[in-house]
Amino acid sequence: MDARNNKPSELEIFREFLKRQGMRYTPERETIIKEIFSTHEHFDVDSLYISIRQKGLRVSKASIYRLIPLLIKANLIEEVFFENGQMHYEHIYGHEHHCHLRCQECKRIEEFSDKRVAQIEEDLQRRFNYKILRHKLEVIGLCSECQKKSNSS
Amino acid sequence: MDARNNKPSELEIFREFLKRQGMRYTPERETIIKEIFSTHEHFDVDSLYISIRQKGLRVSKASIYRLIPLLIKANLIEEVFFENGQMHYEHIYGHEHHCHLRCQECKRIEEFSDKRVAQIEEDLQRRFNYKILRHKLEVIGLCSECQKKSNSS
DNA sequence: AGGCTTATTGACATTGAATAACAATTTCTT
DNA sequence: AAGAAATTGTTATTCAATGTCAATAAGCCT
Repeated sequence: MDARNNKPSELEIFREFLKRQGMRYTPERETIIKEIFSTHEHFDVDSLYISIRQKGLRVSKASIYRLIPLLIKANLIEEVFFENGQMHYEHIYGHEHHCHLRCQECKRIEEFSDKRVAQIEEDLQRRFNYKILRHKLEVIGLCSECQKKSNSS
Repeated sequence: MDARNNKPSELEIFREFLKRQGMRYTPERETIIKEIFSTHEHFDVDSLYISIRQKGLRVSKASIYRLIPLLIKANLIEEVFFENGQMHYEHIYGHEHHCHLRCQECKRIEEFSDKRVAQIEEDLQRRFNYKILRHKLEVIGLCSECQKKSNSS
């Protein structure tokens, strides 16, 4: 448990998850998870693999690819967007949910949250009789710098 | 021009677009566009290719892959989601913008629109000084049938 | 603690969507 | 009608993601 707020760590959550599924806790899985949760950055398989290698650690890409669906099932990470032929992920456990405002030109990303989305979810729940699990709101636009560039050209 | 509402057709829009870009209008492009806009369904490259062939027409997949970015640039279609290793698209011109509520289990899709998203966009525009171009709101949940199934198991 | 079952690993091969290369063809301007 | 240049289909290529499989190791049971 985390001493400050009594909230179990990602690793603890995941070990619990593995036990429930009759799966095993391995050093490789630990390495990958620790790397993922060491920052609050988005990641893709390739960048994750590289940063693990740069720390002098060693896991195969196959193990990363095999772990990702488990982390998603355990509600620790989620897909955020698909770009340049690769899926990108971010971790969600322990972080406020947020949406993404992305610049179409320079690819920069701003994070935001808005409680109106939760209201929309409630309405959908009633209207369609769904059990809402999550949402993904992606707003695409031009940042102020890229607006200037396109105006001057 | 469409006789009823005076609105140019997708083909006209696209020919205009091609001319602006110094590009050429070809029978292959016409075939693909007509097929895309003959229904209001979502599509992916493979299903599109098949339905064109089923009509006895013939274009290469390469031409489809080459056309899609142009249609996106011309604001006629957009990516909706990536699933099963394939990008899925829908056409947007001449249709009210809508968002998607998707069942995680059975993959069924409900379409909805909510004006609160436009309000969120306005706020983002001001707050981040972005020029907002579009958004993609995907809500994922369990439809009523799939809820029943998961309860009984 | 040691043994046994079976999940997991890494290496390698494979799949398949998407892109690139290129010669043959076709559009479109003049 | 001719010529420059874009587009086509074919073929080859890329590369993310998945499958295969023998070797290894986790974790339960006694």
